[in-house]
Amino acid sequence: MSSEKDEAGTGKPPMRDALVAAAFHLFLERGYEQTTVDDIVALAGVGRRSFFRYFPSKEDVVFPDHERCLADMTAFLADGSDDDEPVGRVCDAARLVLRMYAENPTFSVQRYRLTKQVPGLRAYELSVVWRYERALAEYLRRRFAARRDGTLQADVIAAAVVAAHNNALRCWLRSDGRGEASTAVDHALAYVQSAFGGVPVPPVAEQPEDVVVVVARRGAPLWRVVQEIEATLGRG
Amino acid sequence: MSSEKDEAGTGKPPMRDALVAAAFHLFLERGYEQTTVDDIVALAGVGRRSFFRYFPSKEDVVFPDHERCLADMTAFLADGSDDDEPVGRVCDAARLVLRMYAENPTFSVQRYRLTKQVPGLRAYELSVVWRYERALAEYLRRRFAARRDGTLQADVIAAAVVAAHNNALRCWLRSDGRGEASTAVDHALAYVQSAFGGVPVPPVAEQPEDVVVVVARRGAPLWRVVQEIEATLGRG
DNA sequence: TCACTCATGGCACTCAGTGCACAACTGGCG
DNA sequence: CGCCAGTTGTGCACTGAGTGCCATGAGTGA
Repeated sequence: MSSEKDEAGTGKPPMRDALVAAAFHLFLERGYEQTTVDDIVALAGVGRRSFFRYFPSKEDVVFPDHERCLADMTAFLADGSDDDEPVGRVCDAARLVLRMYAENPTFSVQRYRLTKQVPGLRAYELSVVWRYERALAEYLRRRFAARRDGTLQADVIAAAVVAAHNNALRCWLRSDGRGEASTAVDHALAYVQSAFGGVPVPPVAEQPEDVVVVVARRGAPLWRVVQEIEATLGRG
Repeated sequence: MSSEKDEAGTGKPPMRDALVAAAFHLFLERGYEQTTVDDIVALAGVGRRSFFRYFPSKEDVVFPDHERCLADMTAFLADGSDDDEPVGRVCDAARLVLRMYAENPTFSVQRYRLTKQVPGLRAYELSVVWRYERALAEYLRRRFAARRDGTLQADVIAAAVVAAHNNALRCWLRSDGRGEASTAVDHALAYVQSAFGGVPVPPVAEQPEDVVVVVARRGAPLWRVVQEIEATLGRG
């Protein structure tokens, strides 16, 4: 409730909410593509031109709060100190997105059903998710600046975190928002942290020593182990 | 002239190529958004209606070969046997995409510059990449069906593979297609495999007997280290 | 020659999105 | 009170993507 107040210069016009409500009413009733912007503004009782004053496109009305959430995430990542563990930090950042979804379960579920069956909305959602992923990756790139392959690791870990988050989120959305979303996300993110949070190459690469330790799993293809050793030994 | 026979519904009329050529000529000359479909068909000397017969949207003309590549990838994944290692298989599948880019370096670089500065094209590219990622994830889901958290691992690994591939690909594209693209991609994919390499459950502590630890002195000859690992892994 | 198919193209239409100008309301300021 | 900004909502005309429908013309087989 109190979270819907205005902030940072963005006033809270009731018109915006009215447009979102009218849009979703029609989208759920007759489908997204069968609803024109004229239909929405007619139901909301406002002029057509006003719609595009609040939403740059018809798709934006489906994701009215992602812009704010993205700003929250970037602020959260900018606030962190250099002491906290990078992978854990981006996992916490991902939890911010989950919280936004969990704040309005019914709305989130409705939107999920909508985006699932409208290709155009799925494409739009991808661009939204991509911006989250870029925010995480940029943060990790800064933190990994000293590492060899820092940007690669940053991109991969950011993608893995987003994928894990989305996997758990969609699982929760598919269950109509029942149950606790955070536990599934915690589990998913723990998997990512177990894969990247541990001790692969970075510690060795950061402080070269006389001894190289390689941990390999039984069954892992030999050539891949060799590749890793080659990279660790400095590649020549 | 040559064997331009239709295969699986994907015909190759010269008109399609003419439209792509005309489109890119104009896109590079005056920009994507400053070029209308009418401009393209006028330059190609064909009717406007024919454009949309070959390309469902204006954006599709920028990615004329991804549909075929996606089909190749799904076929490649469907062909594999149950013996090959799943993560290695999806890495090889990703290399198919790289090969498509590397086949036409100049075209790929031009398209990269275009998509980098046109938001609409970036969004479209995301939807393309998403379909590749889904193909990989679906394959891994099948292979991981028996695992606990199989779908989670499948989604995360697919995302990591795609991110690693794209990181290396973009690095190559930024260098104007100079150098060998495959080495950068191999290196990036090796990183992903080192994090996820064929292991059922990530936590190492649960199955310590499956882990092999090798300690080597820096400067030790590589072949000697490999010999040691080979022996320890039991003829990998 | 006829019938049939198929690729092409012309035409009109819907609808998203934009630029521009105008009206209504607001809050000073003389 | 009249005058003057600034903001917000609206109406209108326009561009351009994408679609449905139908005409045309070339090729093919009988």
